[in-house]
Amino acid sequence: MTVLPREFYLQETCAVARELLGKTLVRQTPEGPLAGTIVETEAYLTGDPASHAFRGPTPRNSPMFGPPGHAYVYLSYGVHEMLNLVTGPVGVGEAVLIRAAWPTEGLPLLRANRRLPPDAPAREIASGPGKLAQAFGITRALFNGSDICNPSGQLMVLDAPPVPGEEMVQTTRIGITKGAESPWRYYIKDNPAVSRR
DNA sequence: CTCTGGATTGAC
DNA sequence: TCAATCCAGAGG
Repeated sequence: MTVLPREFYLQETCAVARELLGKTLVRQTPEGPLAGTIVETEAYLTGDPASHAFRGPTPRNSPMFGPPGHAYVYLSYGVHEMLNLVTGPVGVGEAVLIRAAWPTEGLPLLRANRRLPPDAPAREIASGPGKLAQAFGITRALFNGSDICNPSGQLMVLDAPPVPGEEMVQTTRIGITKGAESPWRYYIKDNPAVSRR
């Protein structure tokens, strides 16, 4: 499998969010590889009041305005790290939040990172953005602003066959107050790792 | 400088 | 239903 090229992230942000479904998130760690199938995403667009980039560039959101194919990682509620993939050309502040993944490789280490028991079901490992970042060991210190198109890097997304349209669902985003009506959340129908509340 | 409010989660 | 726990960003 090949690493998704930078051009992939230059498509319209909603298209990127949709097409990321089914692709493979890979984290190389000193203890071995971690991987999972992306099953849930959200798009954050220009002019979107829910986006960190809504009021223009700031120190925190600067990766969103940088080149596509880089990570934007931030701390939510003072507790959880969130992984976004930057889309669009330099100067455009858009990104896709990776909300959930179905673990496929390195399950013992993923569980250990999450402090789950060794027999915890796979669906509990990365069924939410904070859980996903914790499971994959993704932190601001390690990955904010880092290039995710480098095949020899520690974080990347591998190409995979597209998910059939009838297996995709598009709905409103989760956990936001502003821009709550916009249907920019995408997930794979019936996948147990999709977040819920 | 102070203050407010989250793109969440897990415990109560 | 609520606290945990941090800090960006707005307003003075």
